[in-house]
Amino acid sequence: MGKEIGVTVKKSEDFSEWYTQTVIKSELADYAPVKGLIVLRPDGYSIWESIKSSLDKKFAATGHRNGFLPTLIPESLLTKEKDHFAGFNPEVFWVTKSGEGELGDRLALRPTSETLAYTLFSKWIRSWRDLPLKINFWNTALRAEIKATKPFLRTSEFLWQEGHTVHTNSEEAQKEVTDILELYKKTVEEELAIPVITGKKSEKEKFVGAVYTYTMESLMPDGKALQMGTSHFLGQNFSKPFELKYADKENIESYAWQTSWGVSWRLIGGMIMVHGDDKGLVLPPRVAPIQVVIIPIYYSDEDKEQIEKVSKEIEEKLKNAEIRVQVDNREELKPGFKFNEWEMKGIPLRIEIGPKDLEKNQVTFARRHNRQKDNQTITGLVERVVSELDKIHNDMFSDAKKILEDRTSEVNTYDEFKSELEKGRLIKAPICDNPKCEEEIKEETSADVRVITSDSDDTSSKCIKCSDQSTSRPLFARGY
RNA sequence: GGGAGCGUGGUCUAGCUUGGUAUGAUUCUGCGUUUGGGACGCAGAGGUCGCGCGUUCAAAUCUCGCCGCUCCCA
Repeated sequence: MGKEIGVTVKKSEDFSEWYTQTVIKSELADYAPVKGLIVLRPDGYSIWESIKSSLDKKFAATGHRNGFLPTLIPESLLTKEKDHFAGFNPEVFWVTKSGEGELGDRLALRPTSETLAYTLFSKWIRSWRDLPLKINFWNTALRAEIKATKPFLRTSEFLWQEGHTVHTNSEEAQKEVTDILELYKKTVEEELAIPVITGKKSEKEKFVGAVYTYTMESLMPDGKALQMGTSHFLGQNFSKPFELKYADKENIESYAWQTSWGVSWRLIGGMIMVHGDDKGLVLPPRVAPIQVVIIPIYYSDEDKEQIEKVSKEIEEKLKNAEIRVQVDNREELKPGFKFNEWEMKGIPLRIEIGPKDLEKNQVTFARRHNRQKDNQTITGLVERVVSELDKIHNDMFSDAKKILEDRTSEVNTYDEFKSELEKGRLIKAPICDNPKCEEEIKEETSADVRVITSDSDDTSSKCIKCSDQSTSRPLFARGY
């Protein structure tokens, strides 16, 4: 019976089922009554808040400020930039009525805010002194997902942030694009312990309306790549249709240069997939809603009193050190049940305190990520918890990084490419600049160019598809 | 549901009755002078007059239709 409470499938055997069970049973999220929508429960939202707060600090430090935009966008605005609209149109939700009355202009539920934000920006910007303008919005976006939906990875409404900046010149805007990408990479690696590969998207995969798109990608255990964040150079593609002009020092009106960028709660999905195991979630310590759980173990009332007292003391000390800690003193449950439950919920560090421990003035540490247990003296415990949590983070990151590196292949022929792809690997392969080759590869193998890294120039090989001279050696994979 | 009013540079506006190169202020850019509680001078930039059809040699101005916004009454 106990087995049914936890995750009932192995991560390596039925990854998709494992993922869904882990999300739902660990109580991060639940399905909403509408298809394709999910509800974030407190543990899930807490992780999002950690990510948000880490990003907010970095955004503020680099001169960005937060604002808020409404959810409804008039059709006339959404259609102003043609490529952009054509790209999003298939998945836009439309509001056509208020009560029983028909609306004059249909209103879109924001699939993304470029068109609305830039209409406002053009009002706010008059002169070069108003630039750069750097604004970020924390909100949700709505995109009707036709394909199979999956919590955090593909849902019709998702939490995200979208940053939008306006600059007087192209160089400054392009620097913003790469600065933000670095900021994202740092956040994902340092908070979520997920290693990522950064670089450009191909012409085919870039953001609709952008000049180019930078991305950070990671490889998931099922061999699919996950796009974890994007940063777009918009050039003047939006400033022209939206009349986003400013008077320069010579009083000449010029179109501004723009960027936009975003990460979503997809990051949580990536975190679950990369770190989780057969027992469920494994949370990176810096975003874990509870970092340390204390389990008192006792048989007699005498022990109980003593152990609860010590547990409480340790909890207090850890709290004072700003560690998110909780004593699980539920009396109706045995320790073994609690171990399993907290393991499924992915709490990074468990401290067990029993009578045998107390005799030796020690406690037991049980680490979630590698299941290792050892004894620690109570003296100096706080310091050791702090450094242990750091060590867990570092271990999780380096383990994940090693896996990512081990699962990257380099090939030179299409046959090798296909066989490596079946093994679920990230593949570096030469390709020419004819977009048809990329398209045909995608049609035949459903793998696409995930990221073109900065060291990917290669003009001395043959394209795996057409055998013409290659132009680069990007990373391919099937994607989410 | 009924009624009234208004759409003119980024903003506020004049012009419409009586059709003829769109007014002023502010904002914005540059230079100079100023600088301890919202400065000043000079030079410059900025407008498909909400949209469309019509009348006319000519439409911001006249006719009609549409769109948007505001207010009042229920």
